[in-house]
Amino acid sequence: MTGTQSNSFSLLDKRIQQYIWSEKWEALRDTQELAIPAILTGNIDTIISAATAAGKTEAAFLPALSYLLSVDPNGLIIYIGPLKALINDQFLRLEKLCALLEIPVWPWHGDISSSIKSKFRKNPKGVLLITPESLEATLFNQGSSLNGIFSRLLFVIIDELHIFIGSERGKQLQSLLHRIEVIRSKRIIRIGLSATLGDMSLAAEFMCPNRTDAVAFIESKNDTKDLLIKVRGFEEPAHTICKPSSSLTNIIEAVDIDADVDVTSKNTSKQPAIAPAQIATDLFDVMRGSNNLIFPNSRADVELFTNKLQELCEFNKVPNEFWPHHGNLSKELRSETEEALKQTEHPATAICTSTLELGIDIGSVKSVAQIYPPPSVASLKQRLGRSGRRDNEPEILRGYVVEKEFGNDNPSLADDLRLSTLEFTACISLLIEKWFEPPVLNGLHLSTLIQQILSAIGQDGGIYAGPLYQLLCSNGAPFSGITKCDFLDLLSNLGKKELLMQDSSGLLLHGRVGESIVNHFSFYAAFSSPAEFRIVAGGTTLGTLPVKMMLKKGQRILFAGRTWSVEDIDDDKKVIFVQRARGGVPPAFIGGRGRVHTKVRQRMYELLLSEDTPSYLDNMAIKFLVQARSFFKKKELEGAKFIDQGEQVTLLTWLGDNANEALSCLLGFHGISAIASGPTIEVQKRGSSVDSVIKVLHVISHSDLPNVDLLLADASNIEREKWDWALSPGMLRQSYASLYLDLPEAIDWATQVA
DNA sequence: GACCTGCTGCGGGATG
Repeated sequence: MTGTQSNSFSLLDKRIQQYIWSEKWEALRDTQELAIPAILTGNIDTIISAATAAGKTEAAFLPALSYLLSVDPNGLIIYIGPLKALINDQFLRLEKLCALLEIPVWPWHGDISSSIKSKFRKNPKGVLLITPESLEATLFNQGSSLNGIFSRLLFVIIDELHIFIGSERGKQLQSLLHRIEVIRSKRIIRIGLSATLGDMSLAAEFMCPNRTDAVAFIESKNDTKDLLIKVRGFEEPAHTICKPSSSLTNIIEAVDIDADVDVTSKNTSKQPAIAPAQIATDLFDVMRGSNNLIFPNSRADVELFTNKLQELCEFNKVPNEFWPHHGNLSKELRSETEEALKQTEHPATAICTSTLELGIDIGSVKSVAQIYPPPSVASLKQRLGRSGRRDNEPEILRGYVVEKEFGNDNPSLADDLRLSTLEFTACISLLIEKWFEPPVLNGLHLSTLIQQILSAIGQDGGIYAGPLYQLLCSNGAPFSGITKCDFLDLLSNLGKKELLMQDSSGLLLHGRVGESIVNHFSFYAAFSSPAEFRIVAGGTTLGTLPVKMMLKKGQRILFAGRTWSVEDIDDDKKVIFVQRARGGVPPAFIGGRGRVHTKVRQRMYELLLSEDTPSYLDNMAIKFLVQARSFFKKKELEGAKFIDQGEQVTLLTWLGDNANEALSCLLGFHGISAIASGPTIEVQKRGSSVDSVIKVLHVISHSDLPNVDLLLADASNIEREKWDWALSPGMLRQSYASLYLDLPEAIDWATQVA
């Protein structure tokens, strides 16, 4: 490469240019060309978006390091990554270049020894690679020396920006960045790296609230890949237990366990589902011989399919090629699977949850299987991005849907309308159009506000209410929607819960409960994890299991793809002792589905109206689609808003879960008992008629919006985030509503109908 | 309500 071919190249520090020559790069990537001049100005926030990891990190670091060398060789760049594994990867990538430039690189997360951390604190310069949680710990514990640590901070680089948008952890990150700027009394330039973002302005709003107009957007133009799709349908006989709608039944039946037989077959009228076995057989045939990822949607199903696929290998006397990967498996078992994927001598396929959806390097993957509809279009896109990573290789998606055979028993509307097939097809058609769910930016995340209050008190050794409000809730601060009145209400509630106390001058300090919370390292994470049992076999920990159901000695469970029998349970130490056994049921993970977006539901409806048959459906899947359409036609459901079913009325809204839940709340507020159910709302008539429901919808569409306190007055079980338990009932309702209720969409529907 | 992510600094004692 020469300077004449690339203007951007010549702008870089000479030593970095030499490094690029010595690495024999043929050319800078398009994102790098564009990012270099923007970042080198040293005063523009930048978002770099490209599909794969190809060169995004370099697009940020080459100019950032050049800038550092020219402006302040003792300056500091902070890189924030969501995963420890990612920080380790980036450390290896940066080490060589930075050694050449004589710039130190500091990896910093929970597994890094404290001697490295204290060395950095003594000489805070170079590149710091850190997690949000470790950054939180630094702010909390190093209050008096923070000015020194951040005094020469030049850039903050945020990797996998899209992972943070719209979550508790993202709110925490915004707050940390804001607190650092307050310490420095100056703007810190932010650089975000991300997979393709649907709406760049939302990402900018997240990364730089209140100063979005100055953000430079850099999007790769080389992101298009060929996409091959096949969706296979499987029909579950009427007399068997059908996934996924009956997963809860499975779990409840799995509780009674003294018998030796597989408990799911104890019920004489129901046989275990046969579709999973058929799907496993198909996967065994098409996946063997190459590297692939298989995504069922739950940890229980990861165990189920791993078990079936490993049995098939055994039965056919071939070496095992199938490995499980999910968040409850121990680090050792997970890295075993990761190693199997990375090595190139033997083919390997992982059956996994979203653990392998994130950006850890697992080598190249030929195809991705999705069993049952994906949780969202965004997650389907992310999963698919793991295949075809080499140039000229297509992305390959193999989908599997299961529908119940029409039998004698009363089928539900969901069965008749073949909702699984419709939802999966809708997701694929939106994926092809490059649409995916936008992140929700308006969540209040008041749970995280509590954490940040406790952390700010720790940082300063106590703080008065006024400056605290100024820090966290004023204009441009991360919780700027909170009024002074709400804030005081929150503080007084935190006092009642003994999270806070005030000294005689009014200074806010940690209360008795607050003290014990902040003194445990679990304080630093903004999100919570459920209590879990360790599973131990012969002295080796296999992993952890969130046990919410009763467990008994002698029970069989599936874990890490194998069957175990429970030998002993230590409730105090939270340990389950097991040994190998044969036959078993999936572990009792409780689960439903994620939340479906309105756009997906409307595409499902459009699919019912259309007569096109997508070419990627196999004959069985086409049969499901034809059945759904003929039922839709026979029942004259086009344009229908209500189905009168005797005791209840079904409202056919075809809206997303947030809108349906909001409409249910509104109906409840007006005295009508309603519950959101998939694309519909079930209304109990209780003697009234469809007309009276329409009247209420009319009232809803013509009234002012009732406040959230009244709407959620009867709602229980709405605590979702880590410190939600410490919110007053009113603030808890506000926080919940901001995340899970779409009132405008609900009212819009009521207006159309009434 | 799918799934996932993450987590201190110190002081004492042993060792080189």
